[in-house]
Amino acid sequence: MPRRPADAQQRQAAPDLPAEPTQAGRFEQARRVQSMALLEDYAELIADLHATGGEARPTDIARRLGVTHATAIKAITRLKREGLATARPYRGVFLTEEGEQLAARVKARHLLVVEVLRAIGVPPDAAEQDAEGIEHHVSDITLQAFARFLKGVK
Amino acid sequence: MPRRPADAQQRQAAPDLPAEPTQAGRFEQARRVQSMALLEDYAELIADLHATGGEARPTDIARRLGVTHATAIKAITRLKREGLATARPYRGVFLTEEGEQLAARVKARHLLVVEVLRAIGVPPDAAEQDAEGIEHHVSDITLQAFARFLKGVK
DNA sequence: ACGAATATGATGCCAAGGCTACACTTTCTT
DNA sequence: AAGAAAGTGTAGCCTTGGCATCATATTCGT
Ligand SMILES: [Mn+2]
Ligand SMILES: [Mn+2]
Ligand SMILES: [Mn+2]
Ligand SMILES: [Mn+2]
Repeated sequence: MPRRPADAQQRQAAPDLPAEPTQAGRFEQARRVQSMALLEDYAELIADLHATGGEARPTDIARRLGVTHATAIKAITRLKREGLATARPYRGVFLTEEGEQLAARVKARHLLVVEVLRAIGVPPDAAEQDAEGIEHHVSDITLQAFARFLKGVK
Repeated sequence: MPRRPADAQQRQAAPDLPAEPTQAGRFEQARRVQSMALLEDYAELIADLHATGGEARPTDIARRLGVTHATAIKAITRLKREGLATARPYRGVFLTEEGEQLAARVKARHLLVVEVLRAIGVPPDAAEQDAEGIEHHVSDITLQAFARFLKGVK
């Protein structure tokens, strides 16, 4: 029989995706979210480069992200694999329709997160810095609450 | 000469740690922060297990985190390597003084983040869920702003 | 006391995301 | 029209953090 007596808590954890309110479920969801973070930042950045300069070259992307171009190219490979981007060799990276939609959502979320931090009293630099990581963990529900909060403050 | 004309922006990026207000600097800092996230969650959890049950066994830790025990043991190895924990084979994991301090800071930050989300109007479940990822990206400066904000609301 | 059940630890595998180094392509300048 | 400079792509290496599997250690029930 078992090895430790008073706590045989053997939950089964169905093949869920939604979130599950247990502690393990929260950590699992946090890991899922984290695995999207890099894709989100790339999509947002590529859209931004297209919106401003017109092109999204691996070297531009790499410089803006603070990584080497080799690293950027590998990430771009993943973006392509996930159906978020295409690339013409030596001619830059382009977002698919799905990639564009992701970028738009991510950009709006990023801005909203910064706004909320500022509204709470976080100094501008810290707000910009922390938002870069925080944004990825803000769920739709939370985002809606943020929007309501800002309406009230404004 | 170069290949693209109007944007030869070749900053050097000294061996900084502080943060650097450039976009690349923000991404770099976000990556540094992320590399601490797992250690923080383990430290917080081990402290919690000690506070309640008395022991922090690899299997307990694994179950609470939603990973296999093999994964937990590997992470514990890293905690030991970083001087945050010790372990007596088959007898559980223990935080060092430094580990205890980290755990205490992380726990306080976690609670404060949840409180702020709640105060903003985020539903309890979403607040708990999102805080698990957000917490790691909340800097000291931001945390202070959170504390001030809560004082004002209360 | 002993066997079964469970926990623990070690290994090996994998993908993600960093890096450096090197080869190749494109573009710019002369 | 070259040649130089910069960008691009590929390959190989590393660490982190997942997993499954297997062997070993501990504990519990009888
Ligand atoms: Mn980001
Ligand atoms: Mn962003
Ligand atoms: Mn956490
Ligand atoms: Mn936490």
